[in-house]
Amino acid sequence: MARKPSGGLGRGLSALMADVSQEPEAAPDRPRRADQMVPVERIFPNPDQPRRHFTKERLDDLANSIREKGVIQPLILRKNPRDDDTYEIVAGERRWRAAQQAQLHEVPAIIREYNDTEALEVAIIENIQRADLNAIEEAQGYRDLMNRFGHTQEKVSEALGKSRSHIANLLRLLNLPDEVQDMVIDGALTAGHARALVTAEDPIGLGKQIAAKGLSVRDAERLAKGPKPASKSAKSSTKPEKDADTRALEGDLSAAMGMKVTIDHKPGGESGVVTIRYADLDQLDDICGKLSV
Amino acid sequence: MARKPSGGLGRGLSALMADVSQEPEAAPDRPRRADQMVPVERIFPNPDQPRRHFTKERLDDLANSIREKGVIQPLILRKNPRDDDTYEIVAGERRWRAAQQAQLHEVPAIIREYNDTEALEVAIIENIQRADLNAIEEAQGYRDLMNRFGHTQEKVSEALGKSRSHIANLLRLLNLPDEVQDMVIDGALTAGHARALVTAEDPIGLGKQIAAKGLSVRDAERLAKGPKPASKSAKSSTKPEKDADTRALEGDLSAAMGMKVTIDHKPGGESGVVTIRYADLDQLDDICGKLSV
DNA sequence: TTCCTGATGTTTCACGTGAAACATCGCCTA
DNA sequence: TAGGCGATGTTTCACGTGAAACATCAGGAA
Repeated sequence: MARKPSGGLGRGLSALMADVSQEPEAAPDRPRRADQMVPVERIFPNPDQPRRHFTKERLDDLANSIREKGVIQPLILRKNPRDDDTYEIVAGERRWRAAQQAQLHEVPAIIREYNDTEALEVAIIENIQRADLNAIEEAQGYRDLMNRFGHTQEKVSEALGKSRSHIANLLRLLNLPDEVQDMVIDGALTAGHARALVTAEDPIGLGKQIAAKGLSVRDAERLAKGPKPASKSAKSSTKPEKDADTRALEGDLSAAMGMKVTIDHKPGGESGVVTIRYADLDQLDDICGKLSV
Repeated sequence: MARKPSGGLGRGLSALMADVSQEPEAAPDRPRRADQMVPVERIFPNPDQPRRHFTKERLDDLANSIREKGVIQPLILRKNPRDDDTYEIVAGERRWRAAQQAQLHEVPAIIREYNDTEALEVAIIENIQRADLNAIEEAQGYRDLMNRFGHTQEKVSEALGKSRSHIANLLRLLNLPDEVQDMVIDGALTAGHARALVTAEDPIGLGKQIAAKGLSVRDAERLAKGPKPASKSAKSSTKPEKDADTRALEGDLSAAMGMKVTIDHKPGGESGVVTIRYADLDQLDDICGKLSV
């Protein structure tokens, strides 16, 4: 399944990164085509381009915006290898679709000469860089870069300027049931909440609970640790109940001293701590007197 | 100084906001001019446009990028009221400057018909929306919107989708000495660090200390509370040093008991706690025997 | 088979940001 | 002048994010 790095690794992820960044930079051996307006009907999506989740609402918004102001950011196109009169979308399919919906006749475009692998990588990278990407989409982008081009998490992290663990954590979100992933997509859960659920026993149930109650990520992490610890109170696991003998002894000593005396035995062993609270220096003298005998 | 809202408030901040957002929307009564390439020499900066801090490095970067790929995001221009053959920059002066540095002959532009106040507001808003804006620049934008058009913090916050206190907090940064503001601009301090210094007695000195030691915002907040608390160590304010007498007493009792005995006196009063650590049940019996006398 | 190393999986929480909560100011009206 | 209210000033910290630290896995070499 994974196509081994031909153009991908040969050119390096970071080089392709630069092609996509806000101000893509043409490689020296890649003559720059002048920006131009291209008729919409001469543009076609690349069949190999990663399928993206196009929310209808977002597409509508974008179409409305384009209807009023045109396409602000140009598409990145390459000549169609099979038809010199048409172009293939490398980046900007969403804009192209919205432009059609807005019934524009032409869109601004940058023409580049990419081979198949480069085009695919550029498309994926450009998609990852979108500001309005949700965590699932971002994770899918990382997965695509790794699965299709054999990049390691480390390589992707370096190219995109994120930590390797950040990449790993986002990827793990893709292990969640679709239902939970959808909650991330539509904003009911954040990436942090969802991440806590990756190793949980019932991610769907917990996800719904977290969303319904508006719990924080810390709460989610605690809930996700499992029903077993949750069925015991924190108190009972760290402070075992004092037995009756210890409590009686505390009472006797408190009475004898006229001060509050507590005995805190460490669980499992024989050691512990006796604590005496004094109210004034006379009482402290009293304690010292008795302990010095 | 503040020009009272004529077009500004009449049209509403949010309406102008939409003009600038990623996909600016033309008002119904404002016919949309087709996108076009405009010769650089026919474009002039608006003398009333807010002066922006153009880092040479950033301008170089942008010029290099433009040299390779052209201007990706079009300028927003309006016809020059005094010369029908030229245009005035409403938004995008930085791009225009970089394009000239890159020796481009023409740039992509959107032509709009704004009156003076609208043009100024659009320029400020567009500048605020820039992704690479530092906190000081952002604050300056808010201040401009308020001072030049009489908008309140509340109004600005609503239009930009931020809380009123966020607006206020950023504005307060502008009260800092230039030296501290510069540290924010060049990244030595974050907005949070700087904010903590607004009411500090020596913001410059503290700012340098925070930056040099890489302190967190919490640390900065604590430091900024004043030199009085800062001159005492945190330990001394919560755990006063035990005096020699107390330590000697602890030693005596520990020796007499054959267990670790500590005396923790509460500051300022006469009360406190005596703690005895026992290793086994025999020692516990020993303690009880002595305390029951 | 064991060991080593690169790669990946997982947990935990410090961080700066943004805003809630509170405090203060300034102006206008009764 | 006092009170009310809109506007602004200030403090504090909960939040989700991102990554450090640790754990585990997988594959290859000795």
